[in-house]
Amino acid sequence: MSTDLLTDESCGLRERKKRETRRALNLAALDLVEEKGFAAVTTEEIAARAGVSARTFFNYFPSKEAAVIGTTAEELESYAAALEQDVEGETPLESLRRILAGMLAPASIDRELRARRRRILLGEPSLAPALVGNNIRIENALTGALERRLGVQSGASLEARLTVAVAIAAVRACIEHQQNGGSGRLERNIDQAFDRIAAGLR
Amino acid sequence: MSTDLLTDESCGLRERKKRETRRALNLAALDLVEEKGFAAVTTEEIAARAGVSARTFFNYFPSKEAAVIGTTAEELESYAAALEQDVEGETPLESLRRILAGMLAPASIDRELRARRRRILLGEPSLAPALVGNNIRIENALTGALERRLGVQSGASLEARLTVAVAIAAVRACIEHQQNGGSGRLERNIDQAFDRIAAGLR
DNA sequence: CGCCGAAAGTGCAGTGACTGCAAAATTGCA
DNA sequence: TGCAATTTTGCAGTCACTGCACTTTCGGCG
Repeated sequence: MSTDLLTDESCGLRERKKRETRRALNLAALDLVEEKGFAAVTTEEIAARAGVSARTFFNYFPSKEAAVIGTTAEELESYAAALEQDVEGETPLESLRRILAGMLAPASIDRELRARRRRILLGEPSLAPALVGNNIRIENALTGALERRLGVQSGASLEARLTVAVAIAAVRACIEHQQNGGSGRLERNIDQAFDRIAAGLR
Repeated sequence: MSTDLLTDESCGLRERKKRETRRALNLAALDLVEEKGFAAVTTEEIAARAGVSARTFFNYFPSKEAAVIGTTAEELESYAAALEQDVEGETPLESLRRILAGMLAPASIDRELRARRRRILLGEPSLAPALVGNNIRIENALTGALERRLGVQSGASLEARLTVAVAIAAVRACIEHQQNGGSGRLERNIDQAFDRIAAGLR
């Protein structure tokens, strides 16, 4: 159920309603983009479908793009926490492969929503710049987590940021490759890409 | 001299004036961003300083960001051509290192302009999303070139796109690292990053 | 040299993203 | 129940960006 994320933490009515509103705005945005395409959707429409005023929209998202993408700070923290945890016999790159693949794969609970998101976001080329912009946030969160896992000071060594940036780039390359009609399944290509990176590129 | 790029090809007055106007808009944008910061600059100001109407601005650049960044199709083609050329004893990754490093380094002619560009663009965090968005264009151009160099059909294999994406990500990681007060010189870090990628990440 | 078609520049009106501000509604707590 | 903090909302305003129609400028050709 959707109650999973909506009830667990800080169950004040206030916090719950904020989560609901945020989610409603994100879903409304996805609906409308699927119906009419990103360019033809206005922030007013999104707000109206979510049942809030046009002004309130911008209390939740800084831009139309952000509302469609809808990445929450909680998601970011959860991925970061997963990477920070040192799993037995897994290199940082292997952890990143697992976590980033998990971000794309329809997960246990949200199956439909995740698949929908993926289909809509990747089907809109005009969102590509916003998506790579969003990757900056992910990269920063994951870099911090990896630095903690490796026990180095933030920004001290290049290694953590380089590993994260390359891993994200690999996933993005596979997505682009697929969008351009490239061969192979996405998941399989991601596996191959990480194998090559681990083996060393030429 | 600036006549280098302005007179060599298709010397009609028309083409020359277009190049001049484009350049004037880009320089005006850089000036103003340096003076007041990106957010405080309007497209009208840029157009006024370049001596054209506000409407004409958008005949040259699709957005305010694009005017500041100012990457031309010619530059893209030139980098692509450099990568397409198969240099004796150089792997694709080594060619990419050389070419991408060359994009950052103050070149033979444009020394001041290049340095200025670099300083202004990297000094404006609000431009980061636009910069990574611009990287998509670079990635596509370089991917096509590498595919031709390797003699594979466009989009057929993942290898070309993966190599290019990882190389660009490496450079970007080094830039971010430096912006966050990280250790080391940029050029040196880029060398190290490519060495690690060639050796295989863990 | 002068004319004509094409390309580029410009003004105008309009849409829509986004912001600051202050008032109104809602919620948490005593 | 009443007060304080938080959230929602309306309003006015700025500015990026677009389509359209009109003018200006350029390049070629008789």
